[in-house]
Amino acid sequence: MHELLIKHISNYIRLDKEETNYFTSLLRNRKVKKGDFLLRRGETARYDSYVDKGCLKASFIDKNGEEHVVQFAEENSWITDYDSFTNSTPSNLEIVALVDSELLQIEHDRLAQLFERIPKFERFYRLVKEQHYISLYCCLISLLSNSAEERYQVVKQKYPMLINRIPQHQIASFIGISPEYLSRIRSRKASL
Amino acid sequence: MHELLIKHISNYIRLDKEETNYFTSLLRNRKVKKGDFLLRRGETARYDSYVDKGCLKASFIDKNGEEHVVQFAEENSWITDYDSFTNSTPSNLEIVALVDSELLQIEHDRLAQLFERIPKFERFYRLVKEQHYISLYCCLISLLSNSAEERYQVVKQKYPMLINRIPQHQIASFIGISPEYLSRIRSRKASL
DNA sequence: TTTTTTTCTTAAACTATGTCAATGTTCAAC
DNA sequence: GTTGAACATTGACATAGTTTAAGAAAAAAA
Repeated sequence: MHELLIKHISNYIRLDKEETNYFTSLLRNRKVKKGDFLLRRGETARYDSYVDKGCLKASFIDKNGEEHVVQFAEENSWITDYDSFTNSTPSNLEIVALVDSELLQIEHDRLAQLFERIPKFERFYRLVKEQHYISLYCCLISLLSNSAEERYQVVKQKYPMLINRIPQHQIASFIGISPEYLSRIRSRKASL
Repeated sequence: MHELLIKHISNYIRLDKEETNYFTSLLRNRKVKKGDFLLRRGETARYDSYVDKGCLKASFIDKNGEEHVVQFAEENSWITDYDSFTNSTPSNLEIVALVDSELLQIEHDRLAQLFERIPKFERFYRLVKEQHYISLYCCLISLLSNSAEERYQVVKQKYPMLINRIPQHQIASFIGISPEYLSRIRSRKASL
């Protein structure tokens, strides 16, 4: 059950058996079905979730009720509303399973406990956060400097499986364009 | 010299005198004049820099030679190309002082040393990174869901001093629009 | 299977924003 | 102070992307 996650962690820090056991004892399994909400707008995010299997999206609903997908999480990545989770404030995002998924979740206070007991995990989290930050930076840069068509190519390359897994309008939302325009980009591309 | 930074750190972790001294011994002061480069494209970022005084910008030059400002750093914030700094790869960003500035810099390897010797700093860095990440998330959301005009209002609110400190075309670049269009937004606003 | 719902495509009209070029303004250097 | 460079404004035009609406295709439900 936990192999993938442990392997993921061991890319960053070295754990012995006892530490591994302690860590896994803090986790809880959660299975969600396609369409299930992991987090609704206004709730406080109590868990950080590691995706062991499946795929989820985090999205922001703006003042006009428009949805903007801000993150996809496939296998081997983490997802929560970090603002809400870190600062214990009501969430602006909502998180939904795009397909049936299996998660390993750690609760906010238990994570704090973990940091106290095994400070090495501070490092793990720091390193993961750094990579998160960097990858968000790349999104920002892409949004500022690439056209919609280029952004689509980037996403296709970065999430090759995603394209077949989820409806295209979600991808349109993620790259910040209307579904109709994405459709046009695709047909333009195909006819060349 | 180091008071502001130490105060900043003590918002996150508690340091005794010896730890404080050790930490400050790892820093180096650096003064830069307006227009000086802290980092050029292609160089590897060796330092993370804390802005004690002044103001800098980080920007990305795209394939067409267009500049896109991705971060402003005023007093009491950190700036470097984190991708380059963290992974020791050539930088895609360049960092320039917008006014005469004073920095406290920590070198990559010394930071690693610091983490080994005082693991508490892992926590500090993790917490700072979390906040960085969250604020980047806000940029992304703003870019995806707000009009140029709204983005300008947000920046005006978030960096009230900046508006008078630097040329407007830098702000236009930061919110992802042309300088001409920002000028129009402003005149439109003024005439109401 | 048939029906219903969701998703995808296409096209026309429209809007926000970009580009170019000319003019005016501010600011730093001499 | 004068000059030159960087910056800001304005207008005319171009374009990327949105909106609306309709129908086709695919997926889910019955």
